[in-house]
Amino acid sequence: MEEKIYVHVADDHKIVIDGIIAVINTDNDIEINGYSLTGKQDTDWFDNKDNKADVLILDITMPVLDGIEVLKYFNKNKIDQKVIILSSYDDIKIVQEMLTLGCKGYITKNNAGEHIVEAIKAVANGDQYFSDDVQKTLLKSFSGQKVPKGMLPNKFLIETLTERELEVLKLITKQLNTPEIAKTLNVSISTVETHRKNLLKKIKVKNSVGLAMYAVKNKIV
Amino acid sequence: MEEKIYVHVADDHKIVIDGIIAVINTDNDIEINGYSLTGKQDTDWFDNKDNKADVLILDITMPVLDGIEVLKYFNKNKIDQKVIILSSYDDIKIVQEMLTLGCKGYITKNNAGEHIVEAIKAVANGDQYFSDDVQKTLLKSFSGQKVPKGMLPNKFLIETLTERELEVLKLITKQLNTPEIAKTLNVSISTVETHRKNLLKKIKVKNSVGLAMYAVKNKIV
DNA sequence: AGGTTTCTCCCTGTTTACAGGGAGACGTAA
DNA sequence: TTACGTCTCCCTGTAAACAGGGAGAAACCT
Repeated sequence: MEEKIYVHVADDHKIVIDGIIAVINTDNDIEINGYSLTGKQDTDWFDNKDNKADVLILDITMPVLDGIEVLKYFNKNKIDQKVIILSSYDDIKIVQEMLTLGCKGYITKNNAGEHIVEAIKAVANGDQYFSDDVQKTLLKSFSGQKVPKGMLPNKFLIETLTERELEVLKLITKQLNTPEIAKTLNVSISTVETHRKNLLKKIKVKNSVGLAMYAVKNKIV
Repeated sequence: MEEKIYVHVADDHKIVIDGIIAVINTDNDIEINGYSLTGKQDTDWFDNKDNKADVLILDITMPVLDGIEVLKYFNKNKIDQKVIILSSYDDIKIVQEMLTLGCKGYITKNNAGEHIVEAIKAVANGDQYFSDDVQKTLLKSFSGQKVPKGMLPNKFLIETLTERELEVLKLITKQLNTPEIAKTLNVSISTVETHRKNLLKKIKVKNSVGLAMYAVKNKIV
């Protein structure tokens, strides 16, 4: 271990960043070379070609640009950045979405302290790393299913929502009804009803309340 | 400043606790004398008469017993504990509920790092402390209203929900419709519709989605 | 004893949501 | 070119939500 591992941290809560720094400083192989408080700050940081990090610790819930968008940004711009998601949630859908988007590790804030150092080392070394609770969540979702080839399925188990559907979903959570949404998006009521129908099918919920709860759970709002 | 200030921390995310400890350790007047990862752990800790803290840093979102329940526990058992809420949210309703329940300070995780030390010292000294964003939120809610006597109103600005209304609200968030709720509660559809109507009025939202969002925001579900 | 709250139930309506189907226009990837 | 996905719009219905009102029974506080 002669080479240092450089780590960038993105989390909207400064206190969390302070915690990560405090934990990481106990290890001599790893060094923090900056942090970001929003997803936008983060992508801006990586936009600068002088800035490089072996591993990015990334929170999902952030203002301006959330973790999902940051990963999408990396994919879109063909940036091969190793990312460890640090999240409060080990919801299977979120974990799988993150994996699909190419993150190399996923640890929850609950037991981040103990494992964050080994997670960083594993991912920097080209391996994957998932904290115990996340592993359990993943295994649970696999039980009864055919085991994927490599280690994890490179496919959404949830159907992905289109941009338009996401827009409609967001407006639903704002308590707009179908006519109001139609007016806002400048489309016909029929169109909005179609989107709503497709949302109900994809997300597998009964009604708009289910859609709203899904949106909250998945940090869409 | 000859006397040390002893602080207890309750947050379900160990990494947040690590962060707080890291920040507080920079100050010689304050000392952490323990932490809890759930509300239950926290009340258990204070149940032991050997355990005392000048200030409790309390997260709202915790499993087993959340911050609200912890404050209620203190009130019920006539424990005069100084509490600073450390929350991700500066929603006016939550802030006011916490104040009503007797917390002495409220800071958000966004700018906790810079202000947590002064918050602790202020509260330990018998003062109140609110971070800038929380102050703004409070002021905004007061504008246009008569200014309260002391500094803050000792009354809910939201109408309280009855037990039955809470039950209905919870079932709504579970995506049950009115007939299903009626069956579940063994009352007529008319009754459930009345409850729903009263909920919409009290909470001042347009539809069931609004009710669900309110329930989430206020940790009812 | 009178007032208040809560829970219960009913009435009359209008509006919206939900269910299921089809179908054309466009762009993109195989 | 074909096939697929996305977005758009329409049709026919039924079920549910929303809006506004009244009203009785029981429990509680003063």
